[in-house]
Formats: sequence, C-alpha cells, structure tokens
Amino acid sequence: MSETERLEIQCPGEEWCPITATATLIGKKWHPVIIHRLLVNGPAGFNELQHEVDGISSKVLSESLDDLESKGLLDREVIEEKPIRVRYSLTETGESLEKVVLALAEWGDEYLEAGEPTA
Amino acid sequence: MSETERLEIQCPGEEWCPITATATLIGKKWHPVIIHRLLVNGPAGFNELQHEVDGISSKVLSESLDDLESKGLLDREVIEEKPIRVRYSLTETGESLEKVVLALAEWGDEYLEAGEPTA
DNA sequence: CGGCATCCACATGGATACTG
DNA sequence: CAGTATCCATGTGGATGCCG
Repeated sequence: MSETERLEIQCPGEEWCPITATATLIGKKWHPVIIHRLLVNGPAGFNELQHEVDGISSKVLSESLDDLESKGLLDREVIEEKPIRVRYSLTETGESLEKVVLALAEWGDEYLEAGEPTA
Repeated sequence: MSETERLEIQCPGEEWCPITATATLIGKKWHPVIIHRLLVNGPAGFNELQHEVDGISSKVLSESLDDLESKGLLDREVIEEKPIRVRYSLTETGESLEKVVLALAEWGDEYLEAGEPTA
C-alpha cells in the first residue's frame, strides 16, 4: 500500500526517464506558471487566470488548461449561474508539484534577472 | 556583496516572472536531462552524452549544448589530441540547477510511470 | 463570462548524409 | 571523435473574431 496514483507517460527515447517524463508533462510554456498561480492563490476562474498569467492569450490558456486537465493535474468545475462560471483547481497530483514549481521559482529568483528587450 | 551572478533573460509577458524565466532557460526538451547527466556523471564528451541521453540526435544534442553554453550553464573545453576530444562540464550556475533538476527527477519517480506507446 | 474557430508565422526537432 | 548540412513534418502559440 501507500501506492501513489501514477500517471502513465511516454518518453522520447527507449528507456524510461523520470526527468524527460516530468518535463514532457509540465514542460509546456505556460504550465508551470499556471500551476504556480493555482498553488499560491487557490482555485480560479478563466479570466482570473488570464489576468494573473501575464501575456497569455485566451486560446493558449484554454489549450493549456485542457492539457493539464486531461493529464489529471487539475479539475474543472462548471458552476451553472448567469453568467456561467468555471473554477479550476489543482488535483492532489497537481498539488504534489509544489516542490518542482517552487524549485523553479527559487532558482529564477536567485540566478536570473530581467533583461532588456534587445534594447 | 554576496552578489550572485545573474543571467539576464526576457519573459514572455510584461512583468518579470522567475518561473517562466527559468522555464525559458532550461525548458527545452533535452536540457534538463543533459544537465542531470552532467550533474550525476560529471564532465563528458559529445558521444558519451549522446549515448547517455537516450533518443537524442547529434544535431539536436549539438544545438542544445550550444544553447546551454551561450547561456552560461556549461563550459566547452576542446582538447587538441588525435582524435580531437571535447569536454562538457557544468559552470557554477549550471551546477546550481541541481535542486531544480532533482525536483523534476524525484517527482517523476514518484508520480509517473512508463506508458505503452499507444498500445 | 468562458471559451472555440480560423489563420498563420515561427520554433522544434527527427532522419539522413557528409566532413575536418 | 565531434560535429555540420539539408530537408522536412510537426508543434507551439500569437492575432483576431465569433458564440452560448
């Protein structure tokens, strides 16, 4: 017991590699930020997320959310009101990514800084 | 003082975001694995890396190494022998990614498993 | 509010072959 | 050994507009 629920995923090569597997799962451009926002601020609606994730388009946000949901990292709850509302929240597996995402954030804070846009 | 050397990098959006910044830096398909191999096994030559990174082509490995070098995450040392040898090793900044890469590896080990290829 | 449809430009990377 | 050259399929995501 203490069996963790595991997601199945393929690796690019022949051998199983947990790093490329994880990178394949959450390595899309906006996935880590989306997960981070949900970790830090809790469940959110679509527009809320779009404003919190700076620079993302609705199309890409939509695709990212679909992808994350299909992989079991987040839940999508539709609230039938007028106007309609949707709440995105992390699943347990999604929340388990906290260490990974915080590692990204901490490293970025320590070793990176904003560069001028080709200035 | 205790100033850490920081790399400059741009974010997709307007605001600076350490997560997307880090993801932009090491978020390429093979970067985390390459860094991991160098962390675990130490400096390596080109072919050595190509055999250790399962599934990568020489073209893509070459491009990845160029990219990582240009970003200051690894060093490239040419050893003039016959036949010529090259040693790739992590810079200090590259080594500082240990936590990030290990977080990816650990999470993958715990929450993922190999899936059959569309079986 | 919470999307989806369309169009399109550019990046990524696999296969293969060749070179100093 | 350590790459480069070429070609090409696919992926990724930005812009814009429309819909329930």
